[in-house]
Amino acid sequence: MATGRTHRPATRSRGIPEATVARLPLYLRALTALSERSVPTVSSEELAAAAGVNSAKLRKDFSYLGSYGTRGVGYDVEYLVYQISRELGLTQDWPVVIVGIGNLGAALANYGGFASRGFRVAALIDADPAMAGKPVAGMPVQHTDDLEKIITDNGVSIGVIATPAGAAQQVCDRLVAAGVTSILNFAPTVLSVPDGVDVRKVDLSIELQILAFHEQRKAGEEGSGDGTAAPAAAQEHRKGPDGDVPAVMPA
Amino acid sequence: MATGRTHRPATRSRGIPEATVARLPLYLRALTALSERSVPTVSSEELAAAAGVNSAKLRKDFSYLGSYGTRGVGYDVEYLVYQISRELGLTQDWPVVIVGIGNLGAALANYGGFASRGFRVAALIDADPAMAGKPVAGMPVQHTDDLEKIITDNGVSIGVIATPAGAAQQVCDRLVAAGVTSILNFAPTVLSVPDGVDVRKVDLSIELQILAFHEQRKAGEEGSGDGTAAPAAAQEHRKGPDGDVPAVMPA
DNA sequence: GAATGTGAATGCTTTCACAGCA
DNA sequence: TGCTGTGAAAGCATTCACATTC
Repeated sequence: MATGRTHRPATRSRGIPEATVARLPLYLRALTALSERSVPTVSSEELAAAAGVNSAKLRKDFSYLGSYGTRGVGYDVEYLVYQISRELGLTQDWPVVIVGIGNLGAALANYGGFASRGFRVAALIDADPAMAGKPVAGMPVQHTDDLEKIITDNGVSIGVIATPAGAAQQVCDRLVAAGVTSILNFAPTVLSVPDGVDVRKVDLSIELQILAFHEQRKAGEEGSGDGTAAPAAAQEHRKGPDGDVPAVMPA
Repeated sequence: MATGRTHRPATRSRGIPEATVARLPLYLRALTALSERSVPTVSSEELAAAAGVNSAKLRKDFSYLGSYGTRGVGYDVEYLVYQISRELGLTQDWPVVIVGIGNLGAALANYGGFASRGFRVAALIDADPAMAGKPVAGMPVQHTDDLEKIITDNGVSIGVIATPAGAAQQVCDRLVAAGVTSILNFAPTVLSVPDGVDVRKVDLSIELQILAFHEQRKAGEEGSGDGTAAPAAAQEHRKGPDGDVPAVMPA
């Protein structure tokens, strides 16, 4: 796979659509699974099914990255894994800090999905003095007082906020002041950040509310038209695994 | 997206855009906060700022629900809270089961955001016999063997999957077979479900990967043009709190 | 005067469908 | 022949800007 930047035709329209970026991790996961099974190549149709999107969308997405496939054959799994990883910036190491080590923070600290992609949990931080020193996920929790030093010493640019809503903005401000420029927010609050800082949020209750909306709709339409539950395992082409919604704000 | 279902007769053009639905919980949260501070009315401008969107979008969103505002004045907070809650189906009680009581499952069980919106955790289910009976969030964990009975007895239609990836599809199949028609999936897998079942997924590692993409972009553009980090606290109008991304698949 | 509600304009995303290449 | 890569068409979502209403 080409030394770093194979070709970069200079011209390639910098600027991959946000919707495409949001799907790259999906493709990457499916590809990694194939790679582990030593599958050498895959067609857009097969890969799309594994990722839960339709093949036209997938091909269009890949076309923004370059022409990495072979007509009549498909895509080379290893090569694609590398190209997507590079595009996402996962070929480098990203130290991350998690602030707020409650139930959720602990769950995140133990989450295996981080380490497996270029993320490394550099520190766990909590405001409760009683937590300080306690090991969580094999790592001692540090006190908020040292937040700035931790960020600086580890060159952290990505922070995860898992504190209660009330503390989130304050923590956010400190993270940003210390140099963090990307934040993943689990607290149910709208964070204010300066220009140049990205925030994505995950809100469990919002997801459930959206489900409730559709659920209610179903109940109300009982027996109207095509209703009947399908066989099961329709999989095929569902809508598209992404309604896309999260929040990316170039702030 | 629409499931097969043909037109939607009758009154108000049934069919609120998916993007709008995804923002209703945001508005609801902002409104609830205002309500708690006994604020009687709010303008689209103010509410939009509180929710992190721009006012034109908010007004357009509300226009899909009906004309609940007063020109020259704004919106009545209480009234809007009610209307949005009703639209989202939160005026009714939604029993929910959480399957997979590891770190994440426990965090979800303890999460306050559920109860405060019409959700009620009806049961916690885990496959580990050692967990059975153990109290989590003040509630005994039940064994997977009883999954079907629990679903049926409680009339559960929404299930949350917080198991390891390997167990997710199997759990999903059992939930669906038992009558669940909406699933919130935290396991990093694409779930196959029959038509009529909605799945939304939350993937922590995906969110981080999207942040890494933007982070990398920033680093690469250092000093290119406007680069320079902004003062901090620009807040004002960020992009829009929602890039929207989750996955709703009418499956 | 103030702020909503909404056609029209703009911009993105998805889907189609087929030319082009291995 | 088989499957990618991509213009063009279709579908959604966001933003504009202003007539309308209180």
